[in-house]
Amino acid sequence: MHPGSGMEGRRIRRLRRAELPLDTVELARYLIGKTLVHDLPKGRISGRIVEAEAYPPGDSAGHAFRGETPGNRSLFFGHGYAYVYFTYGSSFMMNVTSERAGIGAGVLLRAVEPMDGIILMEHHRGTTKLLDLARGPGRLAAAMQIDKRFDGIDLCNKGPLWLGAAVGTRGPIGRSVRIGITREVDRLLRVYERENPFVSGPRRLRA
DNA sequence: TATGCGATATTCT
DNA sequence: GAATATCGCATAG
Repeated sequence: MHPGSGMEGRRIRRLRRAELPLDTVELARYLIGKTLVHDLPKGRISGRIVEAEAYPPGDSAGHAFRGETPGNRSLFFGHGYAYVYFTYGSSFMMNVTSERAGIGAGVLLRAVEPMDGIILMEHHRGTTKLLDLARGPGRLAAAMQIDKRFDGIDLCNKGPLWLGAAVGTRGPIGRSVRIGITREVDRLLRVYERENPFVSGPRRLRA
């Protein structure tokens, strides 16, 4: 399932909120193989979600752990909203929120396999290396033109940024520890499509 | 392929 | 003032 193999240009159905699992871990798994779509004036950008991480309620590695603050409030909106934040002085990261309203939790989108708008992604990223366009959470956000403006938006309502149904067939899902965190490092809360070259991380975390 | 390093800005302490 | 859910480049093996 790679760009150029017929995935681009297809009609994509919007996911309804009722289709999204409330549970954070279930949602992370559910999102693998689904699509993330951003409709821009210049055209559509879309990618197939191939890697994600769950940050469930009570997880000390999660941004909601210390309670609600102005910076993390959208994590508490309920499921199906975007939580976007800026880190390391260079990267935006996008989460799909989970659980019911008032509970802070979400799923970090770590990589997508580019489908539509590859030319636009190349411009946004400043590279034409297909494999690196949206491999890693910061690159994903840059490629899809996702920034702080999208923090808190509803991904299940009419709007330019939304979640779409699966396109094509999904391969087997692998599970591993999460990347780049310092707390709760042993929990197997990262999920990915196995052997997909658009998944980030070292080889052993892609097999 | 793997490991190491600096850059950078927002947020919370 | 410290920490950070990263990236890109450098160098070594």
